[in-house]
Amino acid sequence: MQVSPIVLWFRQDLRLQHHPAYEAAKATGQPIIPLYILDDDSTNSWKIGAAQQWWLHYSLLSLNKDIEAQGGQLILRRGNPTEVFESIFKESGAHNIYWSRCYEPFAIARDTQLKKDFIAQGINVKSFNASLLFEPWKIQTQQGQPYKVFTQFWKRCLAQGPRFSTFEKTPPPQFYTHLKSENLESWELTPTRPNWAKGFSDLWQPGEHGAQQKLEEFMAHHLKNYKETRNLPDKYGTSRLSPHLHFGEISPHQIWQRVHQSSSLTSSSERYLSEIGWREFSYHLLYHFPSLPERPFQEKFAAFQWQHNSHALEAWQKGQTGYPIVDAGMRELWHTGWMHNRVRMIVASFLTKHLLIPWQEGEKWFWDTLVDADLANNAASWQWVAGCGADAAPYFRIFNPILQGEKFDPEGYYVRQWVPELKNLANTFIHKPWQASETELRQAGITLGNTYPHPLVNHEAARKLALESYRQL
DNA sequence: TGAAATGTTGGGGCG
DNA sequence: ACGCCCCAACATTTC
Repeated sequence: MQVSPIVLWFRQDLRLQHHPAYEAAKATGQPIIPLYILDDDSTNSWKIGAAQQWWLHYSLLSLNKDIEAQGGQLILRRGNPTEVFESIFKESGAHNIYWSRCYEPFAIARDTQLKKDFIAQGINVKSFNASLLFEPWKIQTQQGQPYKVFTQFWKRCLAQGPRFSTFEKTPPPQFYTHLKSENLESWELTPTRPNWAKGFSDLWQPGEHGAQQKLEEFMAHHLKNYKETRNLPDKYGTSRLSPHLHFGEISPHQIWQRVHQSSSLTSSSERYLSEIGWREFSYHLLYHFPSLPERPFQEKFAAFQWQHNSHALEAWQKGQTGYPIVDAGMRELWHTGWMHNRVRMIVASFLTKHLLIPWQEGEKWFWDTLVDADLANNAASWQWVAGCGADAAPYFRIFNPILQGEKFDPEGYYVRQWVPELKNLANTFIHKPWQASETELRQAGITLGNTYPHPLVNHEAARKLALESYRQL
C-alpha cells in the first residue's frame, strides 16, 4: 500500500530542533514533504521587508542544508498558497498538512480559510504552537478579558507556567523525494546593485546554528551582567536573538529552558526572561487587537495633530538629524539591519515627539530595514513609545537625546562608531556638537551644516511644541 | 523603560 | 555669634 506523505509547511519556524510539527510528522512514520512558500501577495501591506528578504534567503539555505543532512530536500515554491498546495497535492498525492501557528491577522485569516478549504477537500490539517510560551487566548484576566498591562500579564503567565512538549525519541525522518524545488537564487531575495546588505554577514548567521551560537555566546558572557549592560549600546549586552526568534530558528521555549538550566534565577536572568515576556505581551495584544499595526490602541490618539514632513522624515531615516545618538542609531540600523533597543526608544521618541511624525511612518521604516521586523513587536513597541499603546509610556515622557546619549554612551564610543565624522570631537560635546566652539569644531575637522548637520529641531522648542500638541488632544 | 520644574534642606560665606 | 543669602544636592511634583 502506498503511504500518503505529510506536507510540513514551514513559515516562521525555520528550524528542526524543538519543532512540534516536525516531531509529530516523524512520529507517524509517513514520508515528509518539507515545503516553503514564498507568497509575494501585493495586497498584503505587511509583506516581508527588504532586510528580512536577505535574512530569509540565508535561513532557507541553512534549513535546506539541515534537511539534506537527513536525506531530504526543502521544496521551494513561489505563489499563492492555495494554488501551490493544489499542485503539491496533485504531484504527490499528499492529504495531510502540518504547520506551526502564525499570529499575524492576515496569517490567521489565510490559515483559517485554507483549513476550511482543505477540510472540504478531505485534506487533514494539524497546527502546532512552535513560537509562543503562552497562546494569546489562554491568558486572561479574572474577568476573562485580555490583559492591557504588562506587569499583570507577565505575573499571570509566570503563575501559570509555560507548557513544554517533551520530544520523545522519534524515528529518523522519511522524506518524500519526488518533488521538484524552485531554485532559491531565482527568487532574488538578496540585494544586488547596490548591495546594501554587505555589512550584515559580519554580524549575523541566519539559521538554526547561528541562533544556537548567539544563545551560547549570550549565556557564556553576557547574561550575568544583563541587567546593567543591556542599556549600553556600545557594549555587547543583549542576546541579539530577535531575528532568530522572528523566523523561528529558535523558540522561546528553548531560551527559557536554557536560562533555567544554567543556574538559579538572578535579577539579570529574570530581567532577560521578562523581555521574552514583552514579546509574548505584544503577540497577546496583536491577537486581541488586530488593528494594532494600523491604528492607535488608545482611540483618543486618532485625533492627534501629527505633522507630515517628508524632509524631516528623510533626515531621520538617513541619520542626518544633527542629534548624534539618533543618527548613530539610524545608521546602525541601515548598516546592520538591527539597532540596540535603548537606541530604538530614543530614535522613536525623537520621530514621534521632536518631529511629531506619525508613529506609523517609523513602524514602516523599521519594517523594511530591520532583520528582526516582527509585526507584533514592531506595532506594540511603536505605540508604546508614541504614548498611544497599551501600558504605554505616557506621552509627556519625552526622551532628551542629549541626556540619553550622555547617560548610556558616556564615552561616545557608539556615536563615534556610527557617526565617524564626529570621531575627533571631545566627549564633552560628542552628544551636542552645536555647543562646541568654532575652534573645537575646526580642530575636530567638523563644519556644522557641511560635514555634519545642524540640529534638525531645537530640543527645548520641540519639547514644548510636543507637549502643547498633547495638551490640545 | 524621562525630563524639567518646583520645593526643601543644609553647609558655608559674609556682614 | 548670628541671621541672611546663595546654591548645590536631593526630593517631589508636573508635564
